[in-house]
Amino acid sequence: MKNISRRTVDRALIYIRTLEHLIKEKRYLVSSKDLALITGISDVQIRKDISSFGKVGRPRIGYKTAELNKTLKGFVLQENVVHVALFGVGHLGTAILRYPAFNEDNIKLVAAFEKDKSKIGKKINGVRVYPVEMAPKIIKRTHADLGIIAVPASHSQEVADIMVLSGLRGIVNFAPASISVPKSVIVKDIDFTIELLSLFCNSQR
Amino acid sequence: MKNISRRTVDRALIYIRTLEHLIKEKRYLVSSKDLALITGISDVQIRKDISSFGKVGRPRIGYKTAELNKTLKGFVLQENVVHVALFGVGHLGTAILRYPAFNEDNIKLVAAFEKDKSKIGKKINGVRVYPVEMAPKIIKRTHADLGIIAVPASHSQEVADIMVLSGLRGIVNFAPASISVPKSVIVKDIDFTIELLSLFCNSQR
DNA sequence: CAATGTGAAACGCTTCACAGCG
DNA sequence: CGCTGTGAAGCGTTTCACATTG
Repeated sequence: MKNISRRTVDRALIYIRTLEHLIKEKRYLVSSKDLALITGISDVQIRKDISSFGKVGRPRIGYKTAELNKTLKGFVLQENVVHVALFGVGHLGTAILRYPAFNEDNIKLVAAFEKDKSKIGKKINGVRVYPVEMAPKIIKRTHADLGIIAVPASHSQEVADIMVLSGLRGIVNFAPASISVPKSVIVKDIDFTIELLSLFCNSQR
Repeated sequence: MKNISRRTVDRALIYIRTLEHLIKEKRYLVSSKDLALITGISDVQIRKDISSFGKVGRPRIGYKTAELNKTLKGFVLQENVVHVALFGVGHLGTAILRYPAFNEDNIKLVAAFEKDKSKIGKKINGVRVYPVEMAPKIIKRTHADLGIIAVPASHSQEVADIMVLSGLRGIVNFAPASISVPKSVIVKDIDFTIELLSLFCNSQR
């Protein structure tokens, strides 16, 4: 029930994902050691994370999967559905629109934006594609919280500016270039090239 | 010239990406403060990172972009081309195969693997699609270093097992499920759902 | 005994403060 | 002065060691 760190929240999301899988398999109990084996996170770390949300485990027995899942979700997600706007409907953008896991998991793609006129007006997996100029209006109307940048690096900054202007509070940036935003907006960069090169460098020792 | 941490290597890759952009714009000099403004990383952090590769900057002047880029690349990449194998040629896998930035950046996709027979034998963006059973043979033949998991979570563990068996030393896992591998193999998880939820949780404070 | 829960120690990373240099 | 380079301090996170519990 203490101050919950960013890292703890991120791991909590992994616990939730794991627990939902275990619940589907009709598993009722799980120990921190079991979770450690599945997730690769240390058992002490897991107990420490979980205990920061309250005392829900029982010595000698472990945690009830459903109860623990409910507790964690209550703290980190609070039954919210996250509304997301996508910028860029190229190969990657389309793959994101068709990503199956979003449906179940508290995430709703509310709109997509594109420059290329041949794509505008279409619906992909139920999501309408709009011209970029309409972003501020549509984002406000749909109450989008977060945005995804899936446009080429050469246009990522101008898209980021529109996102900030539209009131989005967080950005996942798939473009291989840094973007500048006010520090009230959180950015998570995912550059496929850097992820691979990082892995390679770190596997070389 | 000291012990270079994992975090420093990751940031070095960002510096390299930024420097190559600056070099393309014919910029010859850059200060740590300039780089800080572009990347969002603090100027002290940047100087500390760079100095761990040697003294290449000049007080009052800054760093020569081309020289710094060469130094960083020399340490972290050593002119290697990273050979990557892709598992899963669905929407995401196809987007990865068509990802434009790989061509320039020391990364070569050497093979793709699929279960679905209708996709096998095709070439996408110059990369041949093979049946999964051929993975160990093809991976050895092509000297692949790393693998990407872009299959559904329900098959991610069996694919991971094949990757380990084939001798891959690092895995980027896009499936929304944890995988178990020997600790000699490094895993980088990228779960779109978790990235978005994490961003949302952390933007709520 | 086999599990959770937790203060304290250890560790790694970032920031501070400032020396050095042209 | 304006920049790099760096030892030391500060901070956050993980691990250790162990008390606690049914």
